[in-house]
Parts: sequence; structure tokens; C-alpha cells
Amino acid sequence: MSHLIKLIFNGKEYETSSGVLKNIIRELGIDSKVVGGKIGNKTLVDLFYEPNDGEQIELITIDSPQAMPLYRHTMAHIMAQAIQRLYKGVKFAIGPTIENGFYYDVDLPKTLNEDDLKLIEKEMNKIIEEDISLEHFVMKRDEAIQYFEEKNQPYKVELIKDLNTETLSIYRQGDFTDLCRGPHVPSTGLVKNFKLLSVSGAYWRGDEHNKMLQRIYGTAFYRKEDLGAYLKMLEEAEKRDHRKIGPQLDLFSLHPDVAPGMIFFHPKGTIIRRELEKFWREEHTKAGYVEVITPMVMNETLWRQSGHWDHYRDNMYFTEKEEQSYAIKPMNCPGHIMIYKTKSHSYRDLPLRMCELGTVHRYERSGVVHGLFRARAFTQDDAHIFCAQKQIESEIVGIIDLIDKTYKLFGFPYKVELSTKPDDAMGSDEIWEASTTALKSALEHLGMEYQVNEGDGAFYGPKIDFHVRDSIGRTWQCATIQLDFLMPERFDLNYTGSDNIEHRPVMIHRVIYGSLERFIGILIEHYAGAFPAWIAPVQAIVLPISEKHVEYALKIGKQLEDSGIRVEIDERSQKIGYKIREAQLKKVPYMLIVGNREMESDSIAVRMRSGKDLGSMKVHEFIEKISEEIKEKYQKSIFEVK
RNA sequence: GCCAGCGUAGCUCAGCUGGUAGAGCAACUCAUUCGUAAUGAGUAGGUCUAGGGUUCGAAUCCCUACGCUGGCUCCA
Repeated sequence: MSHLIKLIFNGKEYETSSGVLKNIIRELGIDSKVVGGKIGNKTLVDLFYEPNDGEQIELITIDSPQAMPLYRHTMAHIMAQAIQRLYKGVKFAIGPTIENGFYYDVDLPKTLNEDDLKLIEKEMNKIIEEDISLEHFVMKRDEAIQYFEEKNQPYKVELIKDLNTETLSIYRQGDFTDLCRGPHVPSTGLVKNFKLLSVSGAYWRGDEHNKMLQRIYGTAFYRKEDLGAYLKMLEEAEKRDHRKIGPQLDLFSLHPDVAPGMIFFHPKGTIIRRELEKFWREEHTKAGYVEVITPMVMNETLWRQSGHWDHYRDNMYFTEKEEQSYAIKPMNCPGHIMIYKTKSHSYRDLPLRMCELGTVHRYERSGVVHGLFRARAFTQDDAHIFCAQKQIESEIVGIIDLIDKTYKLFGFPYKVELSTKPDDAMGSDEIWEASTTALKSALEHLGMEYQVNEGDGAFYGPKIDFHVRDSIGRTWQCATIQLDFLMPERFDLNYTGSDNIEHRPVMIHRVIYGSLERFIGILIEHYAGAFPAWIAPVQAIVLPISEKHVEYALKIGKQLEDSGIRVEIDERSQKIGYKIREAQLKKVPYMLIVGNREMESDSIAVRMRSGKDLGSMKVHEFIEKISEEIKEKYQKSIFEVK
């Protein structure tokens, strides 16, 4: 006898016999908002699904976050349908959902632009209004190939031919039929809130040897507010763009004609960078690191030995002198290895934690450079830890402590990902096993949640990546910790154990900021240019009301400067409103306004960049407060915190 | 590198179907000496990314190069 199917909905359990989910639900009289279900903890199905005997399905409604993939996937089909109606001869490739929306790749003789997107949106709205029911059915392989050949859909035919199944899942909504695994919502009228965002090129199957198709990106949400919030986030991100704010705040400039993909840090940007470096040095010294400086240009032979010449040559810059070929370093590890090798090491020396703010150059294809985020020259806050196998775990714990401390400073929550042995790995299974276990137990020891990416490690060792989440919800990969068995092997690194025999150390590569440039870019966008006082290029600006107060302003400025505060004085003959506006736009944390009242009482009127007027206070009082704020590296103004 | 869009003053942008460049802000000068987000007047500033072509005439049309933007790909 057959087992019953169990459905779970709103905490209630229903037992039923076989059939298509849609019909089962109708018979049970369950809420019409149900659009699909979840089997186990991952497989999503829609109402066309026919449950197997004994299967347990948790039903999901259209307004739940879990239904998002169905919602957006159907939206992608509606977009495709609209395109099919509007443009003749369109050939469809793939149209999946992605993190914040969906896209569809199409092959179309006409190149689409913004106006076309509006037209497509209009047609999509029509399709939604038409409330077309979706149908699902299967075709036999040959039948499907013939069907899509007749419809002149070569990409679909290619997809089918690559699939090793005898039957293919097909969805149809009115005049549009697509090869599709699903799942979908049952009707086009169920979806509503969407927006098409952009068109761009994308290679068929991501291979640059293939034809370039047009990819149309869109986003969709069940709730209109969520769509609005998402669009607002995009807008906010645009406003915070570091490539815009950076030059506006006089932090850095780019000169693509002179040095494409490289950064010119202005005095103000340099202050931020030096503050980050200062913090970094202090913490690394405390954590037992030694700092080194290695050459920018090293002989090609070194890079051959390290393996970079074989694996990384295309990304390297070379230069020639005295008939010798040199490479500009793309990584710091070989330099550190040279230092390690200058003497014999004992187990007592380990772990040896060698760090360097090492500027590296990597050739990046012209289309990919992007402000501070993706440069051709950047400075890594790099370190290599040479240690014994059994020290790995405690070293990892130490690194994570450092990372945690650093990210907390900026208020970045973060996610951790562990990547394990890939197929093309080098090194024995035992070593991989042991080190992966060491990484895991370090994470568990610290009680950290993490996601495992099986097979995603580097070929030379497993790694842990850290993704920070910025103030508008975007995530960025910054820190990474990578174990390396290969380099010690290639360079024949040794240390003498307590057993008086030679052992091979393990190398741990790690960065915390990642790259100073990129991290500064992230900070600019995270804070929208309004940096905490300790890294703010100008911490306070003195604004005299009129010329009569300039002398007093200079005196105040001097006092602050003597206390180590970065201060400016705006002596221009402008109205106070004008000066405030400018200081505000420059995001200076504190404006110190001085006029007759302040002169008489030997005080200053303090205004915060938030617009809040703190009223007047004695100069020494302000200096004490801001000094504490700077010293303690507060995220927010001390006047708001306390 | 590839696809698409774009390139006009330091910045933001006008400049219709070709008739030899315009605004606001910033800068500079002068006046103003002002109490919490823009005082007024004046001055200066452009080989319209570069090179070629079509034309009596090109910022405008065409071609090429370079750069930028959004993606593909890659990555810190």
C-alpha cells in the first residue's frame, strides 16, 4: 500500500493521497496564497509538482521570502514573453533568478536601450494584467529538440542536447513556451512589483569565445515597499559611490590617461590611509608580528620557482635591465620566503609571523578596473605565518581575533566561509584533512557560524574568507586566510624540530583589510564620506563669525593643533551660514563657531555635522572630549554616545 | 579583451533637423563683517577627448583611436 503524503501549512499537518499539488490543495481548501512548497530543507517545488508517496512538503505562500525564486523566475518569463511580442526573431538563452532579481539572456538583432526597457516594462504589465495561467508539461527529448528547432530557438536546442535526461520540463504561458526546470507561480497575474534595471552584454555560457548576447537585468519583490526599498538602496549606493565622493572630498584622484587603474592619494586621503596603517601596526605588534619591507621588483627566476610564472604570468608586469628579466611583484609571499631562508630555523622560532604593507601590481583587463575597488596597483596588509602543522589552529584563532577587532572598529558585521579541497588540489589527503579540520576547529573554538564551500579552496590549501556587510547592506570580501603547503615545498623551507630532524613548515597567507585602497573605498561608501573622527582628515574646523573673530579663531586652532587634533580655520570673509554649509558638505565632524559671545567667555560654540547644535563649551572641555573620541576610535560622536 | 551607452570650463549640465560655444556652482578681484546649510557685483576660464573624413561650413554627420560607465570574465 502506498504511504500518504504529508503537507505542512501554518504549523498544521495534512495527510493526503497522490495527485498534483495544485489539486490536492484545492481539495483541502487551503489558502489560495500557496504557490509552492519545500521538500526537506532545500528543494523548491511549485503547484505543478506531483508529490511522491511518503514525501513531506512544507507549503509556502507567495508573500513569504521563500517564494521569491518562484516570483522572480516567473517575472523573467514574463519579460521574455514581452520581448517575444515586441521584437521579431528573438532567440532565448537562459533566464535565471539571481540574488536581488533576475535576468534573461537574449539574442536579438536590435540592440536594446533604456527606451526599449520602458517598452518591455509596459508590455510586461499588460501580460500581468492578462493574468495568464501557466501550464506545465513534459516533452520527450526528440520531441523537444524538434519543437525548439521549429521555433528557431538554437540555444534551447543546445541546452536540451547537453542535458542527459529523456524528458524535459516545459512551461507555457499563453503565446510563450520555454524550456524550464521551474518552479513558477501558477499565473502571471500573481506577480506585480518589478523594475527592469539595465541591459548589458554577456557571453553565451559565459565563454568569451561564444557569441555575445544581450542580458536584461530586472528586479522584483512581492511587496511594493520592498521593491521601493531596494531601488532606494541602489540610489543610495550611487550617491555613496566612492569614485564620486572621493574626489569631492579631495581624498584621491584617478588619471586613467597617465596611470590607468592606479590611485593618486591626495593629502586628505593619505591621512585616512595612514590612520588605518597606524592602527594596523599597533595591533600587529601586539599580536606578535614582525614587519618587513621587500623589493618591488624581483628577478623572473624567483617567480618561476614560486610558480607564479606558470600560473599568474598574464597578470604580471615585467621589465628588463642588463639582459635580465624582472617582474614587478604581484604578491608578497616570495619576498617573505627569501627572508625566511636567510637562516636555519628551529621549532623555537615558530610561529614566525611576518607582515608587510606590500604594494603589488597586477595587470587587470581594461574593462574591469573600477576606482579603488579594483586597481592595478594596490597595497595589501599582508602577512605570512610560518608555523608547524600543529600550530595552525591556534594561529587561525589569533588571526580571527585580529579580524574581529578590526571589523568591530568600523561596525562591520561579517560572514565567514570555509572553502575546502578542490579537484585539482596538490598535497596529500592527510594534510588536507588535517588542515581543514584545524580551520574548522578554530572556527568552532571561537563559536563562529560559517558556511562551507566544498571544493572552493585554492589548489595549494583550504581557506577562510570574511565578508563584511556595510551600512546599506552590501557585502564585500575583505579578509582571507589561506593555508599553503605548496610554497614551503617549492622553496624547500625547513625548520629543525625538537626531535632534531628537519620538518616542513606550513605557510598561512592572510590579509585583514584586504587591500588598503579597496578598504578605503568600502569605508567611503559605508560612511558616505562622514568618517568617524579618528580617521576624518579634518576633525574640527573653526569658523569665525566675522573678521573681528579671526584672531581668536587662530588661537583656538592653535590650541587644538597642539593637542594633536587635525583642525582647519576658515578665515574667509563669508557669512557664517556659508562656512557651515561648506564644512557640512566636507563632512567635518565638528564645527567650532566663534563670535563675540565666545570670545568674551573663552569658549566655542560646537555644531556637529549631523546638524545638531551643542551650544557653547569651554575649549579645554571640547579638547578633552574629542581627544577621547579619537583615542578610543569611537564610531559615533562622543556627544551622541554619552 | 568583448557588447552597449557616453566623452562640451575644475564640477553638474544646456547646445533642436550642421551656420564658427552657453548656464549654475567652484576659482579670482572688489565691496560686505554678517550667529548655525549658499551676501552682492565684476573678471577670467573651452583645439567641444584625439586624429582623419564628408561639407562652403562640424561640438553636431561618418570612420579610427583613447578614456569613462554598466555588464561578461576575473579578482583584494
